[in-house]
Amino acid sequence: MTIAAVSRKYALTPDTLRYYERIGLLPPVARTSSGIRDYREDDCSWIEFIKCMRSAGLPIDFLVEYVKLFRQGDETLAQRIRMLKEQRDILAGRIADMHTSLDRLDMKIEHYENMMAPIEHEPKPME
Amino acid sequence: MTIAAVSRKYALTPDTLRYYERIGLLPPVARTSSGIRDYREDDCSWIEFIKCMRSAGLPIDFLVEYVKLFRQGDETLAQRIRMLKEQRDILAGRIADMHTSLDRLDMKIEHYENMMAPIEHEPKPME
DNA sequence: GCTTGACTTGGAGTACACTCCAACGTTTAT
DNA sequence: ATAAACGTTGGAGTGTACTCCAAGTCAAGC
Repeated sequence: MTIAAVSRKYALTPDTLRYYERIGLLPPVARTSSGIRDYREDDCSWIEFIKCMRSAGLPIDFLVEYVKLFRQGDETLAQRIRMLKEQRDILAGRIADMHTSLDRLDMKIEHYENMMAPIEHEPKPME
Repeated sequence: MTIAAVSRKYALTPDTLRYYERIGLLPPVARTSSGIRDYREDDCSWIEFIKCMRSAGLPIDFLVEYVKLFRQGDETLAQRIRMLKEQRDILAGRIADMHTSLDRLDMKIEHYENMMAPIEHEPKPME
């Protein structure tokens, strides 16, 4: 799979894909004999995982470290679990905070709509 | 209330408070005769609201526009409601996405813990 | 065999959101 | 009344995460 194809598939620019690989956010991708990246299944799985985690706001440092440990093999498993759990809790906390903000936004909207009501009051049909 | 007091109260640096005011994320704050900011109740409400919305990831542009419209008075109410609803939906979507990521993280953790289990298996007392 | 278009690299540039600083004025405690 | 602490401004600097670019390589179609 060429970089262009992967780019389309995951809506990440080729520049971003190369950038991610450069900083170690993705493991090095296999190359053709002439040096062109040839993305495999595994690479795609990583990209999807990384994209998902990045969109959730997990820090790049963490993910770089995670990728590094993963590539070191099974003896890093316990450490990776600890790291994942830590990030899981942080993420859960952020979701909770965002929910608080959402509720507040909803309250504000409701409040404003009540203010509007007397003006744009269109009597609804009884049924 | 001085800028230092507000800074402590909301855990925003004085620099950030001045920056927010400069870009219009906060309405201009009243000053003493010698030009020193004197934050009032209203200012604090704004700061708290803005802090909450920023922490939820609402864009600064949006909030600047919102503050601007608010200061223009009631004739902008309908527009503000539309804007709030739009942001509400975007936020709800982001929360949903983050929940997907959270679930995925949980699955990964569970999967890894199952891999660990045979190794660190400590037989639990029957009760 | 030559153009066209996709790929490569290293490095520079950009956008966002602060964050820091110098140079100066004001307030407060001794 | 003077030092220390806090406030002001405009502007420069920082960190993050890309994003763009020049200069060059490579493969495919005509």
